[in-house]
Amino acid sequence: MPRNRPPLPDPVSLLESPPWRKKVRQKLLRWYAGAARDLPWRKSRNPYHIWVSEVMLQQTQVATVIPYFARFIDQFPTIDSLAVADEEQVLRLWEGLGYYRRARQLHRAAREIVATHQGQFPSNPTHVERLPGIGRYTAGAILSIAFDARRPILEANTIRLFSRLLAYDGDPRSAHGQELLWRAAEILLPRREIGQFNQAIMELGSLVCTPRQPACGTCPLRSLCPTFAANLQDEIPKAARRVQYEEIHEAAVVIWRGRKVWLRRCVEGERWAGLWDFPRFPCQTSDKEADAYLVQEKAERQSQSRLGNLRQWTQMKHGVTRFRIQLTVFQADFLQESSIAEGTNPTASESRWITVSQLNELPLSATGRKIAQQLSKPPVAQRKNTSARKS
DNA sequence: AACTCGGGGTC
DNA sequence: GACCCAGAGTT
Repeated sequence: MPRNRPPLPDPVSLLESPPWRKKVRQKLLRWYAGAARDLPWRKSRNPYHIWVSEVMLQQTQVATVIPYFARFIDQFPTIDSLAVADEEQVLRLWEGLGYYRRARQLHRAAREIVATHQGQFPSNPTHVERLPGIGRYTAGAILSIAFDARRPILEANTIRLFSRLLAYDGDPRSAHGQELLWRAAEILLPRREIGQFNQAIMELGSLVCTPRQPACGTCPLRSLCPTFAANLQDEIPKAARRVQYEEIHEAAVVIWRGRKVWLRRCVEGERWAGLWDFPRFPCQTSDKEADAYLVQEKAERQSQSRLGNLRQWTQMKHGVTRFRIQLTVFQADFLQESSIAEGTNPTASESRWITVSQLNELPLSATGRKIAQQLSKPPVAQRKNTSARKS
């Protein structure tokens, strides 16, 4: 039996109390003045810098972004320089961050800004939200931080913070929860220092109001927090339903032609669009013999060549979104080009034969890069691996 | 409302 | 392993 607790306050009635809101703002801004981290994108209010950082930070942790941000701004210091760059260059700098659509949309948006806003990042919210890759959160973040516009934000940190601060025990991801929390983000905004306020709520969520074991003891808002009062910080916000992982097996093939290997560019609509990859496809593992046969057939179809000496080389595991992938990497030798009738290869895409050292210049997926790195290891180490096969 | 999209950090 | 991350876009 749960012991009796005082009833939680109604979130809306808290929000409608001006004195409560005023205290939240004051305590928050005072705390932030002394606790703000010195992050690279906080060195200026250059809208372009803020924009790049916000896109990189989508579903990506601060610590991960920092080195990428520095390299990116170094390479593309202005919107114009990004706009004239090749997409491949942009993706190469993004490699390892994931969600590569972000990089392509950032690049496209830069071109749009050059074309329609003379290379100046727009300050009109309608224009900003129309840019590819910029949704309600990112628009609000850029506009408030760079221009001090009075726009709300709602993201992982503030969803958690507001859920607790309002003792909202519903699902913050539901339509109702989102409506309430966006309303909170809006009504809590101060009249000035909007950018500081928005960064402060994220900072507090990130450093103090953490998912597990929040530091309520040092929280500047603890006296205003009904969740802390009820000791419910481990139950609020409600946990997300856990993901159903799916185990799948894939094969990739390193096709050798002399000292070069074959790669294709992933096309629009498939995973890793715009990145280069070795031929890769799902495979079963129930029957090893049939497996090798199918792998060869599919690799031949993709590369439009006849292959020989297919041998299993190495295995790796990796997770992509909800998939747990067991990747078996083969090597094979190019024998001759195969003439496949026009139209029988709907997945045909741009492709190249390139040396292993040239792989450094192409954007690859994480496993693609892992394969490339193993290929450039000393041959001794490779022979050691391949000799592990049955003799 | 429920997917998809990646990769790494963290306990 | 399971959970989480300064979300956007599509179905």
